[in-house]
Amino acid sequence: MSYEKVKRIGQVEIAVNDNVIEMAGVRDFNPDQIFDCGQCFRWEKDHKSWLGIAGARVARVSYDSDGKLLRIEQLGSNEPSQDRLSDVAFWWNYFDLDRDYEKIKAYLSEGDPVMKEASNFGSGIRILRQDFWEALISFIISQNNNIPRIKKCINSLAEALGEKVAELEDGSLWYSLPNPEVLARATEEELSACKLGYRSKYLIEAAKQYIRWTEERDMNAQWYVTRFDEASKLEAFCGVGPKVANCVGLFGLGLIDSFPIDVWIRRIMNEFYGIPEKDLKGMKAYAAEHFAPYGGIAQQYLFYRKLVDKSGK
DNA sequence: GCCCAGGAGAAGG
DNA sequence: CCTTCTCATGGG
Repeated sequence: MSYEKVKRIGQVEIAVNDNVIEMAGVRDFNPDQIFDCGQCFRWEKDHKSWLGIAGARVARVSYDSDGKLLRIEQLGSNEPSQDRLSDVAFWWNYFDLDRDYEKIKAYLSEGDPVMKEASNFGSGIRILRQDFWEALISFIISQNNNIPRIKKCINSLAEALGEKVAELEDGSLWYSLPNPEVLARATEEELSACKLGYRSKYLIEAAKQYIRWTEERDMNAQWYVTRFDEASKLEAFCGVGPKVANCVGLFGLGLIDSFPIDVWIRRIMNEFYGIPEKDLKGMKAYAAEHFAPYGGIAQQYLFYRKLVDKSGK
């Protein structure tokens, strides 16, 4: 098995062989925590690795903590890019490998034993840099919904309106999420099979807004980066309120100080920091004062801590 | 059968 | 500005 050494970035050595990318020396990385902390909905554990899809890329991801070796195998008939470096660049960005989480954990933990415990517990969490549009529709679907059902909704939406991007050896088919044009033209009847409930019309309207605003920006490929330079501006989308806006900002725009407050964070902040559960402004202020500029990362440590607690262990 | 879920929009105070 | 009601679906 000959791996072609591609490059070295900081402490990370990157090698590529056909569909497999190996990155040695990746720190602060735990796939179980990354994929199971509620930030993404299209990755499932399969034996000791994780199988999932981001954009049109289906992949199997595993990590060996002894060698700090991250292994990414791109799967399916979607031929890997001719330029291997673009695949490397995609995953490097997706897993937020430029960010020094060790430094951030130390910063957040200083003088905060709760955060120290939580960030140690979820020390391998990373904020995935997801596609903006995918994050937008995923978290519109997430509202007033539970994680297992969110996953079902998103997968059935992909099967119904997305494009087939891969067929694996076991015969399983993988579909991308529908793009804005397809979703904008869909009807609520078409979406009824996806069991999205009242969220169907939010998605369709949000897709129309996305297209309208894209055209206003003269088709600039990433117009949204400048338009939504803070999470609250995302509330202009139909179906996006304060909580979803912060999730989309955090996971889809890299607005790392976004602090999504959902029912669990309300309970956590009450339990750990003594803030009344209904005092959302107080929680927002507390996060701004103590967690900035890494509110979103702090939030994930707290959320994951509670999530594991809850699932009974 | 019941309560709830990574809430938001609309209506009413 | 804030509070309350409604929304569709199914996981636990």
